Amino acid sequence: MQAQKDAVQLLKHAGLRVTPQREAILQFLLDYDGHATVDDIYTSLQDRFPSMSVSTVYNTVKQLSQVGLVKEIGVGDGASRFDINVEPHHHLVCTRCGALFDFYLEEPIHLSVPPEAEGFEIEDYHVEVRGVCPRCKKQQVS
Amino acid sequence: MQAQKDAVQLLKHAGLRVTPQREAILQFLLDYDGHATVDDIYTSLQDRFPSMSVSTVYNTVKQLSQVGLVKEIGVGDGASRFDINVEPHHHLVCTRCGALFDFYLEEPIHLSVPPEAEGFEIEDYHVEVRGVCPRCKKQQVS
DNA sequence: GACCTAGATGAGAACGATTCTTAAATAAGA
DNA sequence: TCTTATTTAAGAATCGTTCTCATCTAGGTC
Ligand SMILES: [Mn+2]
Ligand SMILES: [Mn+2]
Ligand SMILES: [Zn+2]
Ligand SMILES: [Zn+2]
Repeated sequence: MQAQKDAVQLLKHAGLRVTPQREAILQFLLDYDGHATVDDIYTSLQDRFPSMSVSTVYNTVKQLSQVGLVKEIGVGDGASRFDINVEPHHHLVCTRCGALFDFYLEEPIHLSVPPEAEGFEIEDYHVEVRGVCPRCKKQQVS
Repeated sequence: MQAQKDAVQLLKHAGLRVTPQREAILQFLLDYDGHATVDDIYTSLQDRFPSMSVSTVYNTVKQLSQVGLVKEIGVGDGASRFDINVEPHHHLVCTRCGALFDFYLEEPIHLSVPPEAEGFEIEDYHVEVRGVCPRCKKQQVS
């Protein structure tokens, strides 16, 4: 009767087969405080799963995305990041080091679809705020 | 005394050397109605510059970005796109076909920087609205 | 518990976008 | 015209991701 989420239960409820690799990947994301890349996941699980293929990590995060257990975040260059926080939220991105911070909009954005896109069906939106994180500001050459 | 912008003048004012390739690339972006990829530029200029290298296109758009003549837009997967519209604006992205539409926010977003990111220096932000464009909606299997 | 099979895994090849390297060419100032 | 710092072209290299396919296994059935 544990309070925290259990990777196995989440997988079962999502209708995904429970494999040791999937359980470990999902558990890693549940425990990880941040926005992990495929490589973060892969290298972190090397000890426990020395033979796990990077393909398996890709396959798994794709499936987890499809069933809504994680959300993929692509911030321009570099690797995709995977967010266990699936509530609608947005990100501050450091243009120096790539660090990502969550933030929530105080009120939803108000936009009007332009005439050329009349009839565009909005699914969701993501605000990417770029700037310099506190850490990088300190290390500035000034 | 032409009213439209002249690629050569823009390059000079930006302090960039004027080469035929740069002029052609910038002019292409000025004329192009949309958000071109490196490949769009490259293939469109093949006739006039059969020997131009794709590296030259990459080099050029990078420099144009650095001096603020174009803006790079990365929408997750696939190739970066280059926008001659450098006014602050945002995009609707079709999740089916990748089409991009400009839009402008009626009022700037209101956000509060979370405590973990205290001191984050905001440079700019970009809203990416995902959904289905009118064209793709019509072609839907329903 | 043994059996079956759709689905998952692992290894590496393949791919597409981008960056890097280097020799040759050239823009632009003197 | 001369000079030199920049730019270009070509291809190799890199990086993230997808694909292929032989092998393995989770989980349902008897
Ligand atoms: Mn997040
Ligand atoms: Mn635009
Ligand atoms: Zn930073
Ligand atoms: Zn579309």
